Amino acid sequence: MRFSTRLSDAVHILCFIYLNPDENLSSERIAESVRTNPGYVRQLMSSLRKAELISSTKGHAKPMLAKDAEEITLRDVYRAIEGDKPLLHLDTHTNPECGVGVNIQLALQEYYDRIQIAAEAEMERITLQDVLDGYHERIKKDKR
Amino acid sequence: MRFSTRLSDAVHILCFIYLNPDENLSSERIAESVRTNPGYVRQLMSSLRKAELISSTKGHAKPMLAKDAEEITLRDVYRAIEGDKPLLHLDTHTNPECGVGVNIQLALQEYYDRIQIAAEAEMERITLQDVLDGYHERIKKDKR
DNA sequence: TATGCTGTTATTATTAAAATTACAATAGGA
DNA sequence: TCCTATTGTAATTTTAATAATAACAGCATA
Repeated sequence: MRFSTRLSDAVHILCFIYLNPDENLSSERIAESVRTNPGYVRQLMSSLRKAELISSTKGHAKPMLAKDAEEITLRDVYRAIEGDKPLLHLDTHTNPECGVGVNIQLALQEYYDRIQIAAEAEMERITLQDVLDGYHERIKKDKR
Repeated sequence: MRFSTRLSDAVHILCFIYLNPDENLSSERIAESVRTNPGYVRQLMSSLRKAELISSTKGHAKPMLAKDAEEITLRDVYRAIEGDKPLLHLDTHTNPECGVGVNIQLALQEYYDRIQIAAEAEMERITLQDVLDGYHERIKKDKR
């Protein structure tokens, strides 16, 4: 596979919705900004809707954030998009005849969980508003 | 792609070397435990050697840890294997005509860096010895 | 010297991600 | 009501990173 940019694309979509509250926001229009196709955008939006981060209705090109930007954390988005998929993956395909391999992987799980928790804790400290603030700072700098 | 299990396999190799200090440890033998092929094992070992986590010599099937197990952290292994590859990836392929996309991704970078630092900080707290301890605990439990 | 192994590179296969396609169903306007 | 634009969803295809495989020069040891 190629490495996933789904979280990045989902954040992009959320920001784009926030930044364009009035305009006609079709998946086609969003897809142009992300430079992808409308189907992919709708798939991500479907996940975001199920996680109640946005609301949208069939046939109506007016998606909206379902919460304030301060209330949406990167962890919310990560979970919405990736579900339980972790950042690091065990090799669960080691030789079962060799107890060493299996037990090392099982031992590793415990530590991977810690790393996941640390990463998600940091994600939880970052809100969509933070990303938007960073975005606005950049826009300002660009103009100078 | 499939998702990477390289870090897990590298830890497996390190533990396997630690646990079998006397035996003839060919890449073939290690590969059997990981249930993979010797070439892949040698590639990972090549990265570990370059990072000075193990020592090994051409033609001689006696790889050794180059440091104490307490001195090798998960972060060391991660860096040895993955280099600068981060856990989360920006979408660097957004529409350049749309400043929104580009700037959102650039803003995200700053926050992804934070998450990476948090994850690596936790990795740094975990040593090969910790994993080995977890492994030994499991072995004990299995026997009961 | 002969054998077995390493270190390295090149090539192929596998598979998750992303792209693409298709279509029933809904919203809103003419 | 009919028409157009769009959504929501699923199915299929393409792309590309990972892992598997193959090949071989060069070193270690018997």
